[in-house]
Amino acid sequence: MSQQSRPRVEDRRVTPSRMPPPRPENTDLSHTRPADTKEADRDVVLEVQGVYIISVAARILDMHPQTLRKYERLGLINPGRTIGMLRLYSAEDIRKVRLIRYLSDELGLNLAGVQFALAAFDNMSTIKQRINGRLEGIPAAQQVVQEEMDLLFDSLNLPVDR
Amino acid sequence: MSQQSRPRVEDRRVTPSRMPPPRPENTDLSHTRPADTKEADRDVVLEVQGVYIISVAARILDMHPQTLRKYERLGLINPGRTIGMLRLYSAEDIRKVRLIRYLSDELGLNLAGVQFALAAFDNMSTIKQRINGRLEGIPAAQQVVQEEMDLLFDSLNLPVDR
DNA sequence: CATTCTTGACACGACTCGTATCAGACTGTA
DNA sequence: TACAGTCTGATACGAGTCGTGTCAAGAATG
Repeated sequence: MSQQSRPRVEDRRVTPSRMPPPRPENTDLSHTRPADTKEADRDVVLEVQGVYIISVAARILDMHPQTLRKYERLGLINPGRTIGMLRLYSAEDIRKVRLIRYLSDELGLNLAGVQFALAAFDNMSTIKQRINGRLEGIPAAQQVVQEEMDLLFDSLNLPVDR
Repeated sequence: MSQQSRPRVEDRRVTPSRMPPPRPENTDLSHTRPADTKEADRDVVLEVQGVYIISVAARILDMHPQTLRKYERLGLINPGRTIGMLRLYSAEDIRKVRLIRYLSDELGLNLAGVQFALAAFDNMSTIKQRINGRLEGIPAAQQVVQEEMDLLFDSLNLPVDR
């Protein structure tokens, strides 16, 4: 029989730089504010705690700079930039790269899978917060949701970090 | 590592007993293959809706039987078995394979990513039900969770099916 | 000014994935 | 009982993916 040549994916070359699959991405529940920036004090924009250019970030992570650039090209991370366009990796960015590396190295996901997983995490976090907000007046219910959603996160076997 | 001397077994005609395939009886089936043959004769027992042997399932899905076997080996699917160890694919199995194919072909996940995604779906479904159960007495909260969890599922861009 | 960054392109080795093929075992019918 | 037909696991292979490395030419940094 042999129904060979099923149109394996590769005809979806839509973007010049070969993105994985065209991530639907219409689903962005996030305007999730990580709220990590300890605003106030500190001498301003440039010296915020831990911000590294790519060479330093690569050294910290023990990864190749090209790998970090590729991650960015694929939309997995989105480091800030100097006025002169140099990438600036925050502690949050570093953490995210570590998560990516875990998903890739330990769980064996390809980058499309990483993309999917990251989106799923974000959406889960968002939903959890939304539920919590909407259950403001029902602490008992909040408690339940809190517990169960934590369980859900645990079930994903993520490194303790993010 | 690929093209080494292939063992070219050309003359093992009469090698006797081979290890019989491992374990049976996982699934209690009192019926046999439904769609394989013309089936015009006997009014087939069982109200079991569609159960197909691998060749039929492969034809339905337009996929190679080996691909289905590989999916099973990786734990992505778990079709039932006849007493004689033949795989039996239910409608549910078929649906799951379609989901796998979507994740693979459309989203570009590799099989590790598919595994991860499937587990995540399962866990999300489970948690949703658990929450719902624990909020039995608080319909308002149930409603909230229902809505938000549906939103979460939607955000994953799955085909309408599963 | 010398460094170090930027982008883009291309190449490599190792790995993944769907599929092809094999020998042997099983099933149902003639 | 003999015989197709299809099953089984094992193995192989082409094509694709991924991280990494290197190159060039130019811009930003200090």
